[in-house]
Amino acid sequence: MDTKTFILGLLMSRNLSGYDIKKTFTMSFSYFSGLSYGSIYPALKKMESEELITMSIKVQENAPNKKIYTITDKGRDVFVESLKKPVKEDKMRSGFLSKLFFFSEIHKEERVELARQYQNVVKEKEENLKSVNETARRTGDAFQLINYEFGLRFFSDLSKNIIDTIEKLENIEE
Amino acid sequence: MDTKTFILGLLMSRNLSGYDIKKTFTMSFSYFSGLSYGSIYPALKKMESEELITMSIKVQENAPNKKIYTITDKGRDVFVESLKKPVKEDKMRSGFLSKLFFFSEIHKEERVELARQYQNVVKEKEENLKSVNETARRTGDAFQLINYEFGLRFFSDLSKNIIDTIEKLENIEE
DNA sequence: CCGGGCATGTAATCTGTTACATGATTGA
DNA sequence: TCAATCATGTAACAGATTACATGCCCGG
Repeated sequence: MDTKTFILGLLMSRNLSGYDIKKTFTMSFSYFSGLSYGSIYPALKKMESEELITMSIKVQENAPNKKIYTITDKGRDVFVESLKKPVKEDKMRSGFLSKLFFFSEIHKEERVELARQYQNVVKEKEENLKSVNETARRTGDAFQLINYEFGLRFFSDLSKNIIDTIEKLENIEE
Repeated sequence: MDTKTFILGLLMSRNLSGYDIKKTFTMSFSYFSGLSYGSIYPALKKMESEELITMSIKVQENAPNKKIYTITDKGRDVFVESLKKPVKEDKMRSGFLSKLFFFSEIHKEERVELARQYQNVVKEKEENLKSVNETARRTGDAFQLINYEFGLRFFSDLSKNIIDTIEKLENIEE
């Protein structure tokens, strides 16, 4: 799903600023997507010019003013239509698997060390998902819950896969 | 792992042309990485100018001549050093999970349909891995075998996760 | 007083894909 | 004859990241 569609999706249920959108990305779906300000703000501007969203300024006293974006009827139509379109292939690039492929070039300790490090990276992501979404779980709808459970299981499976991989790496002598 | 490092890795054990490299990418690790000619050829040129690889022309009679690239000692050093560096986070963007998050916006049949379609996409990738690597399995070393087994299990786990997700989607009424 | 969070935004850069151009050979 | 495979390459474009710029408020 592209940036614009994703943002429209978020605006379907709530009015948000660019800053809010970034926070949502970081908190709720950093495990299957992600965006930076450098792509969010320009996207919002473009979508406004395309009349998919409208902007209004929320004056704040103890913080800078916010630009709150609201989805238009046209925007809703565009979003629902793109949601119905066939899913695109998952794009994944695994740094660890790329390295593993060439593990014959380094020593055993280094191989095991890299695998353990990967294990920790995954564990951190998993724990991040667990902690952050415990709240989002209560606020999200049925599908967001399914999404969350998909993520939990995904990481659980991945962790087991890594554990077995580490074991195999430990059983291969130099 | 970036393009240049990946290509260097391939050249560690064999001398290859840009065309060969593309084929290797398509056949052996399309499931965790991938590259197109538009990035391979420029990378080779740049690496040659950086003295990481050298080029020689292989004259062929029944096919166009090939530019065969060979890794230099400097290239080997650079590759091994980057292999030892910490693994980077997996970058994954799941089109399906992005959609699932917003499934409240579409009808039940459409939701199930999209999930089934995702299931097929994954199944195709899995079968591609199974068929293609049955040969690469015999030719690859111990680590490439581990890599392969990691991939098989990854897809097997993912498929089960999808099956359960579909079941959940079927049990949610409009 | 300083660091961090709030809040918006741009410019440079990077990385990669797609589409195109070229042209020979081979098999159906 | 027509499509596919071999083989190299470029230009245009797309999509995103990073670093920077700005500036106020709040808590320690």
